[in-house]
Amino acid sequence: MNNSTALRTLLNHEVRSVLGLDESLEIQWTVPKRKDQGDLSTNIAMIEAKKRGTIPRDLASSIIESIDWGKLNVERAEVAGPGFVNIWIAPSYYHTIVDQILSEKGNYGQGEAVPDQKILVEFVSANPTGPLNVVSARAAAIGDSIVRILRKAGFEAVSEFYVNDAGRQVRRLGESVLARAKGEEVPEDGYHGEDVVSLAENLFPSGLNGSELAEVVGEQAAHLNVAHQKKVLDEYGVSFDRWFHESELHRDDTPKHTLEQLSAVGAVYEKDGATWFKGTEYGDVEDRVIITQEGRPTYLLPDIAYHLSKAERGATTAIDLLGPDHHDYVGRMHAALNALGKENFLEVIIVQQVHLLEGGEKVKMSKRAGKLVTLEELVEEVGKDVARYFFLQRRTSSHLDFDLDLAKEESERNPVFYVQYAHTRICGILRKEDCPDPYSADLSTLIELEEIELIKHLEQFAETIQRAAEAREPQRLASYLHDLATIFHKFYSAHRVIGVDAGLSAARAALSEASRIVLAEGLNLLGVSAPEKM
RNA sequence: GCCCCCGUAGCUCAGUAGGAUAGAGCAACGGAUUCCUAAUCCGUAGGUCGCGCGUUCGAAUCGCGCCGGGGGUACCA
Repeated sequence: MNNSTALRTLLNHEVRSVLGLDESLEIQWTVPKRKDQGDLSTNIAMIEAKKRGTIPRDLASSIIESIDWGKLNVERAEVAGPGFVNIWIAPSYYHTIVDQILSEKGNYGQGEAVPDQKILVEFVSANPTGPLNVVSARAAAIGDSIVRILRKAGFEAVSEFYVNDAGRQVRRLGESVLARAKGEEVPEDGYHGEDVVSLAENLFPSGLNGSELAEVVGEQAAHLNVAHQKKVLDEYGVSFDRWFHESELHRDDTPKHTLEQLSAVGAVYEKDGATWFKGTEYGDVEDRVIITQEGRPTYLLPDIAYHLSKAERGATTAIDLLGPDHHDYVGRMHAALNALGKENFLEVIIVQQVHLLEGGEKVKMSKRAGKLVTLEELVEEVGKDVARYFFLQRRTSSHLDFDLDLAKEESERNPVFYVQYAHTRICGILRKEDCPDPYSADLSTLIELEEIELIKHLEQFAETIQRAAEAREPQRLASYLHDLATIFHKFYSAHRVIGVDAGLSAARAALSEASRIVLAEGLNLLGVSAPEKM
């Protein structure tokens, strides 16, 4: 248990005994926005007063009068506003936070292991028919960061990329490649990108012999595409625990078993020569075809099979990050899982669109014409750190304007550098010859406003991780780190670490080192580097 | 038509387990560096949190109804 949690446990114990509450009732302690509202505040008196029909401020007063605050490290407690209980905590408590960070280092903020659960996060899962686009880039940054944050929060989490290597699009890819190899027009419903030209060149360096089959060529091309996607993602700092191929399902006839399971619960019927899933009985807006008139399964059936396989492989929760063009998919997959008794198994996060801006104008992209900005190009243009940070600053569900000009600018205008610079700055201090050893400092001299403010923010790290993990929202961590950088920069401007009294100097070096540890770990959770020099 | 997302400062957006006087970056203006990297800091200015009603001691946050913008609505994946 960390010191922050320990303090709250003690506070809660006292408050519960005063109010006669049992242990199951949550008591909220929040850090007020304003300094004159104390270091921590609780609204428990307002909530309990309502239940009891008493006056909130009176109840708050009785809480304050009944607790021996001194033994809790609380210097002052008062009633405020409509009935808040605000408390001021002694600096000595904050010093223990710095101690804790220095002893735990990168492990600081690690949540306790959550038992009996495993979260499988599936993201990107782009078709093997071409390069990764900017929405995939966004999904990759977010998905990878969610996995890292979940693990930090104590959850067991694994990442997975689903490769649709068995659908008709692979054949279409093969046809497109063959057309390019022959120097013919690519079919209307084929793939028109430049990448298909190089696929043709790679697969047929000395031309065609006329016996090539579109299916086979498609498989070969898809294989090359997947290998390339993997390489690009790797350079982007995103690796998957597993690349799950749709063909694996077909090899084991899994979709057939899934159909039998659906039949067994009475969720399918025949109509117009096709087999339908009764989505409407399980929450979807319409029924869906799962076997076509030609007897071919639609994508839905293997997808259901794939989601069942996630559960069979031990996942207790599946999180899917889907692109904006797939959101009508959500209802049918939930319905299918409901039908099979897997309610609440799947969580879907829609990764919204990305608009690239250059010179204030939207960069025109067209999939049909093969004019796409790829993940690879984006990383070449702006670098991995900038790309990932830009994606992680914003809510996943918001449309994102990605300002390429700002992203390319290596200046103070670029927010990524602001956070990285705080880390670099600390490294600069700690690297100095006359910098004292941060690990043997007496911290009791840390009493300045900017010092305590900094520690208070460091204290919030674990809670930020928990919230970001539970909400699946990495942007909360990005915001936190930006604030931490600001607070550190303020501390730096107000006080000197080196060149003051030796004891104080060591204490400030310790505080700087603690800040560095949290910045480095936080950036790591975003997949952004924490440079020692810039 | 139906479904999903968004609407907060001039621009891009945070803020959503309901909390007290709504924040940041950029853009504008004015300051700070004999000293640990000024990729920084301080200050000024900038708001009917799309609109209305409701729930609540308390709403940017929850509910309902509108308005505006974007996306999706295949026996493709």
